[in-house]
Amino acid sequence: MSRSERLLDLLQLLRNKRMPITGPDLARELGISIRTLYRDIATLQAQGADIQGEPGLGYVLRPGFMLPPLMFSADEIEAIVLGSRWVARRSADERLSRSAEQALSKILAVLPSELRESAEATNLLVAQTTKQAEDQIDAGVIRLAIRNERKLVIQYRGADGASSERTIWPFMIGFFESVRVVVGWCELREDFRSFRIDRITALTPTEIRYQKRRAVMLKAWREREGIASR
Amino acid sequence: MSRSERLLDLLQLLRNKRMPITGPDLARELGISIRTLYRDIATLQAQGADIQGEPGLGYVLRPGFMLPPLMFSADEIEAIVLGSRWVARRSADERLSRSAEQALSKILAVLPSELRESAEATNLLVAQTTKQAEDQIDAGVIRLAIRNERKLVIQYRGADGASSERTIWPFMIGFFESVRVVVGWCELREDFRSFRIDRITALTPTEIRYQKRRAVMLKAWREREGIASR
DNA sequence: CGAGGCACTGCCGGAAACTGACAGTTCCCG
DNA sequence: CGGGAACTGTCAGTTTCCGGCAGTGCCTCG
Repeated sequence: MSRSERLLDLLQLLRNKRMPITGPDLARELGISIRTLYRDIATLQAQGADIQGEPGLGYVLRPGFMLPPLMFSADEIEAIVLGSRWVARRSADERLSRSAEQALSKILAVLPSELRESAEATNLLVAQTTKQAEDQIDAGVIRLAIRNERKLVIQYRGADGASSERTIWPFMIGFFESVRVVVGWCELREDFRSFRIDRITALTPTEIRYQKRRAVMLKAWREREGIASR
Repeated sequence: MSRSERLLDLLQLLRNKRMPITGPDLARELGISIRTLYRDIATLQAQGADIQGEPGLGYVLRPGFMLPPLMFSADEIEAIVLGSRWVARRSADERLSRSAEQALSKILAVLPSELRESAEATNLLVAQTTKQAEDQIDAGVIRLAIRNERKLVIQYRGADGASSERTIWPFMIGFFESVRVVVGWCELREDFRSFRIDRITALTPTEIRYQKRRAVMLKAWREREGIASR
């Protein structure tokens, strides 16, 4: 096995563990000596991986992912840049918007000048979404709950103005027309429901993990709604 | 210089040349032997680079670009995926739409399963754009003209229904509300003009390069319109 | 048509890098 | 305070890399 492949394997190992994992353990799994492991970790850190080691504990990889070298055509790059621009500007989720900008600048930074110009020529004139309803809650909290498969308690104001409290199992955030909605299982109705994010007036994250896997719920929901998987 | 850096340098060299460049020349520029150059090219090809060599001529890199290993946070990945989904589904430009899908599948292919699920959880429910006016021309032609800084002759139907022929210097494609427009210098009006792509009834690309640099026109237009550079 | 240039491959010896083992230091935890 | 773990330096042994050489097939140009 070549060195570069081994480095990717090391990343994979670190990513799959939430708890810190010790150097000797990693070395054993990879079939290399401890000394070499330390060198490999140093190499990864030099390449930008955010690996932290603490004596007595082990190594942890801060959330993130390293994309291996990828080949894109000019059109593909332009599509990615255009999409990221749209997210950066259009998304009302402040965190997601900032992430899009960061991703964009990382990509632009490594683009040759010729392609960078080309990418900048496909710009966005998206209307500044003034008419878009302001969210009263932090959509990032919802995204976090989805990622960790946690239940969520929300205050929701229906179309008729009546307010209700619901516990939902969120598994997806989507855009419908220009309104963002969170889709989840509603414990009150015992059915799938969509909630417009701009109508959620309060939000309480919980530590309660919901029972089904997110992917399973997504699949069931898609089948019921008759939505193609892409 | 490490081997991986050298491989990137090699790509850079190939990208900047339009004409085929011979192996000995490349080897000299990189400061390596011919034998090693052949090995490096074989490595790049194995990694997916579309390099073609012909005896008597030299090497050419088919249009494309290799992104070096990049570190993205989970949020950044999600932003990119979301944006690409939007382009794939929303864009009326068939070529761009397909490129977005291809880029998406390339990215998803290398994502660890955990992140892939997470990325799929942020889906798009974009309305299927039924009301979006059908373009009568191939927007890809416009994009190509922009990339190559070529003049374009268009038949344009104004809001009043009157048709006119214009020669424009296109430098940007944008989205305004949900209508795509091409922005360029209009030779007829001697001023910047925006043209809704769904109102362009005919399109003739030319080989005539327009005089100003695209970036310069973009800058001038932005200043006049008072649009921030992002 | 022949000569020369070039892409491409296999082989080999020397150079460079990688690897593992050992020793030693610092820090955290029980 | 002892043990475990993160680190660093050093040094042989091994692997990989690199340049040179020889050879084949293709193309272009004179």
